[in-house]
Amino acid sequence: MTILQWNCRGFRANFQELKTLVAQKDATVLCLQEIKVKDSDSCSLNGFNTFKKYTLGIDGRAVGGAAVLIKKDAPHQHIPLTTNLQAVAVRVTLHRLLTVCSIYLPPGRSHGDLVELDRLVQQLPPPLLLLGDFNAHSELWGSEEPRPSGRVVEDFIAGNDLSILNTESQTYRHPASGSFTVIDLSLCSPSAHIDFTWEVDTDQHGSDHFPIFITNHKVIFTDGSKSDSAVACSATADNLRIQIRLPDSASIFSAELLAIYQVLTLLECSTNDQQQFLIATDSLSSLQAIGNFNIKHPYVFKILEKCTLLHKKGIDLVMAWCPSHVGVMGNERADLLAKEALSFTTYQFCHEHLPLVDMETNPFLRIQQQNGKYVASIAKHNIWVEIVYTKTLEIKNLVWSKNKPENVKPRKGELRKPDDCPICNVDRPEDDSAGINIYTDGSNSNDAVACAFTCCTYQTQFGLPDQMLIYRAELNEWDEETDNKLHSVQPVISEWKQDAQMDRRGEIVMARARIGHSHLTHGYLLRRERANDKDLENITRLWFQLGEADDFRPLPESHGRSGEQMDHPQEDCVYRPLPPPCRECRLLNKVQHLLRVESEPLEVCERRATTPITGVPRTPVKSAPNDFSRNGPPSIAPLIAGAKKLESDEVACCPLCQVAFLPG
DNA sequence: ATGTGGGAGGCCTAACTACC
DNA sequence: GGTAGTTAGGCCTCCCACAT
Repeated sequence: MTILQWNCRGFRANFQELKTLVAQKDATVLCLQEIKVKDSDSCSLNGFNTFKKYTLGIDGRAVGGAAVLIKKDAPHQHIPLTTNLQAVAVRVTLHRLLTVCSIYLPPGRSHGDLVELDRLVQQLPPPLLLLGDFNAHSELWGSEEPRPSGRVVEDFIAGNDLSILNTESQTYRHPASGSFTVIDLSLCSPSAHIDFTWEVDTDQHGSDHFPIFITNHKVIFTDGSKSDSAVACSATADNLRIQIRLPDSASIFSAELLAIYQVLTLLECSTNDQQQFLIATDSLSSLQAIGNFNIKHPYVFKILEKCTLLHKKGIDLVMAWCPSHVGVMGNERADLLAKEALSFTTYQFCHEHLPLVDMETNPFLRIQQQNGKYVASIAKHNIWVEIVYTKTLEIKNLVWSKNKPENVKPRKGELRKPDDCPICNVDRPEDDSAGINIYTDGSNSNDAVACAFTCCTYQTQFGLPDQMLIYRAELNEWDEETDNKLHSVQPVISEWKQDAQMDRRGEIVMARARIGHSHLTHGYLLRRERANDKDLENITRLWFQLGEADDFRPLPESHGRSGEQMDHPQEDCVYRPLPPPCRECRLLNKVQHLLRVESEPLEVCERRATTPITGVPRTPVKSAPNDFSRNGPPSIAPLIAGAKKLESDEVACCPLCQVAFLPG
């Protein structure tokens, strides 16, 4: 169910766009402003009932105005209003009984409007949706420059205990200046806030305001609970009730994530017509981990994977944070269910994953990192398995059993029959002849690294494809982008090799060098100018593939005294460290190297200073013979060797082009 | 000196009107 | 019915007066 809110800037002017929008979004309710129709004018849409409030200008023309259009099959009733404001309201039954009011406030209003707005709200039975163009600017809803009109609306919102559905997306674009502002507001009663998500269209569809879609999602609440001895999670909605007890060693974070994952699994199998869901959790850390693609926890990856699948099925899924213990009914219900599940005697958690960081707290499991690999032991039963490290695993507080036998190697499909399950600690009856099977396996292919434990109560598998599923999708798209100039730099997406010793600035320089950007070639971008012929020529000259060479690593500041780089260091002479050549010169010389230009002097960039820098004696620097083929990329050692004793008041400049470095 | 509020001016566009 | 011209609304930016 979707509600369309739009200042359409003339109903007739943008009628076709409106029809397209309604069909695309299958909107049930339309709240329009600036309809600009008279009483005698038609303001109707097939299948909709129209309720409008029109106004006339001083010459009798239709100006402003507001309207609510509601699908005829939705039960509704018009609410007559006693107000001077351009507002119209309807009581309608959607997923619940709601009052929907469309309002248009022309610009340039006074505090007298506050009284009128208060009078209006008193006539609207809650729960209420008040949607319209308020022509008000406030930081509360994302305006950069608050204005008096915004304060009037702020007071109105605060005084009537209303919630703002707006995110900070811009809703208006001024045609003349192209500036964006937020002047359309979607207000609602607090109890209705969780029911809706708010989204602005990317196109204005002929108006100067962007259409806003307010979508009602089916809300599913999830929660996790942990006591001294047990961990559980739950999910609840109208006809949904999930309660799961996790292994006692699980963290509350795992419980919260498992609840979300179980809901997603259920949605994947659901044949319900409902296509829009909102998962409300009180675990902000879970949402942050999911939102930031922080896949250290296996469940985060699995949740993202499920989200991708659901999205492909056309299911609109939203996750939102819901404060706990403040009286939100759904959250309280989920909390109760989770606490109830703590006392379950059976573990329903049988086929899913737990991160090692959770299992590590199991008193029978010991994990240690050895030679870059993790080795786990189930100490009680003397079972050893090597765990192949993956990026998803983070081991904390490692504990190592002293009883580790020598030369332990993992064995595929190893079978043991311990007395009880070493992982979940469930006691097994003595006459259980089958005992408990624990299978371990390790796998390492081009696609993934993983290992697995299987026991009586649950199976756990570690690891994931080395690159995320989403990442793989990007890879496929990138493969098709062959006409992209960056494609030649990075034809295959893979993990970017980073130099641990390189600082942030060095990384930026390297990144720019990789894509061929420099002040010389793309300085016009930094100066916010148009590229001239000379810039374009430079780009053509310098566009190259630097590959993974890291010769441009910033040199240590003390290189001027380095014995390695100075052939004949003069011990009795105090040298000020000579700076490395400027980026342009280094880039030019790298190009020279890549093009295998030999026996040529070091290239000097085209910024070469034409006039001496004030107060700096211009000391010509002799270029050393180039021998890149034997010695690799250009070195600045010859320059340093030829450095003169520098005065303390000299300005630092590039030893090649002699252009002074800018301060800082 | 700084912040705030209001008005003037400018630009764009829908509505309206006159004309063909 | 189509088109061109006119008008005024809508909303921005800029400027100025006033208050703190």
